[in-house]
Amino acid sequence: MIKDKFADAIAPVGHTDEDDVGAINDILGFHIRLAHGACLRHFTETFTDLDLTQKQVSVLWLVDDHPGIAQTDLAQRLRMDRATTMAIINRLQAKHFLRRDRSPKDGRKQALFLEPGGIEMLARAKTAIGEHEAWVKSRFTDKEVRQLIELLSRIHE
Amino acid sequence: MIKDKFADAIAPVGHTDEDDVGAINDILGFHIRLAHGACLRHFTETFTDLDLTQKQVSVLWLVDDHPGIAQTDLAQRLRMDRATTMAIINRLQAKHFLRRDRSPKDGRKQALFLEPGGIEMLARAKTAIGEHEAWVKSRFTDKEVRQLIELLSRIHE
DNA sequence: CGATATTGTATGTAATGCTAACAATTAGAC
DNA sequence: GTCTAATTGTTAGCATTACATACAATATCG
Repeated sequence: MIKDKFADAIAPVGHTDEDDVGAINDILGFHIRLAHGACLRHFTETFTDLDLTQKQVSVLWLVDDHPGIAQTDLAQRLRMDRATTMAIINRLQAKHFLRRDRSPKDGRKQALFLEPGGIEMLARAKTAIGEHEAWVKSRFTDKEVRQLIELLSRIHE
Repeated sequence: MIKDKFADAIAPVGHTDEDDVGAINDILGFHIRLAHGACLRHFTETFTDLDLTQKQVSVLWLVDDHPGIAQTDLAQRLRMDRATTMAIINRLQAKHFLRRDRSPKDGRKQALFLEPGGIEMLARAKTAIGEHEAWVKSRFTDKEVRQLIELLSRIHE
């Protein structure tokens, strides 16, 4: 599905930082978005071969951590709404990475479990995440990483 | 265009943080994405009435800061590719917020300028951004904000 | 001049985030 | 216990973003 990405995209930026006084660069949210964009691009690049997105990996990871988790619970943990969650789970199910079982305790809920293919893919994904994380963290000391996580956590609660 | 958002989405999370030892919560990238998601949701909420997205506001802002800027330059500053930039500028032009003038110096380039409607909208947008920024920054001291910007800048260069 | 690079453009696809409406099931009020 | 309200999953649809790919027009440089 994912092809020759980044051929055209994001040409080497000639560092256009100039002395933008009091401009958009003072906006904290702006930097959060740029940092996220940079992370997302590197993530996507790292996961080209595995053909997985961030959200998909997060879902596999959480289903592995919490076997039998319901879709709504998953949605809350990843701050997604139900419809978006459906779409992601549908894709993962189509690839036979996970399955839905009707919960015996609550007939409304779907209990999610990884299929063998999903377990294997998650293992490969975790390796790739290691690379990706190393790329992100290479800019920081261990202390700064902890600091950053602490600060960012205050935003997403 | 933007309607009654957030009616269904993102129900109050019962704080599911438990003791996830060594799990996904140790991934820095994961926190960057959640923080970005939280920012994006609040931004979208704040801009419901103005019916503008983050990218669109960024483009208006940069065109205002750099009258006559070319699309490629804009794309580089916001780390977008040319096709995506086109789509955004098309939308802003359709709303008569900016116009394209063929550059006299380089016939390939389109010089971008704000139209009166765009100038007014940007002024309103900056007020809204003030609110949004206050929401983000309310979690931090001034020192932490500077620190955060410095750290995040290392990711997006 | 002619080859190459840059810039904008058009077209198409995928993923995400939302709205809105509906059915099935459960939980709570009485 | 029954009836109402809330929860959960589902479907369908729309807007935005992000990418690939291919093409035309223009500039640059050997």
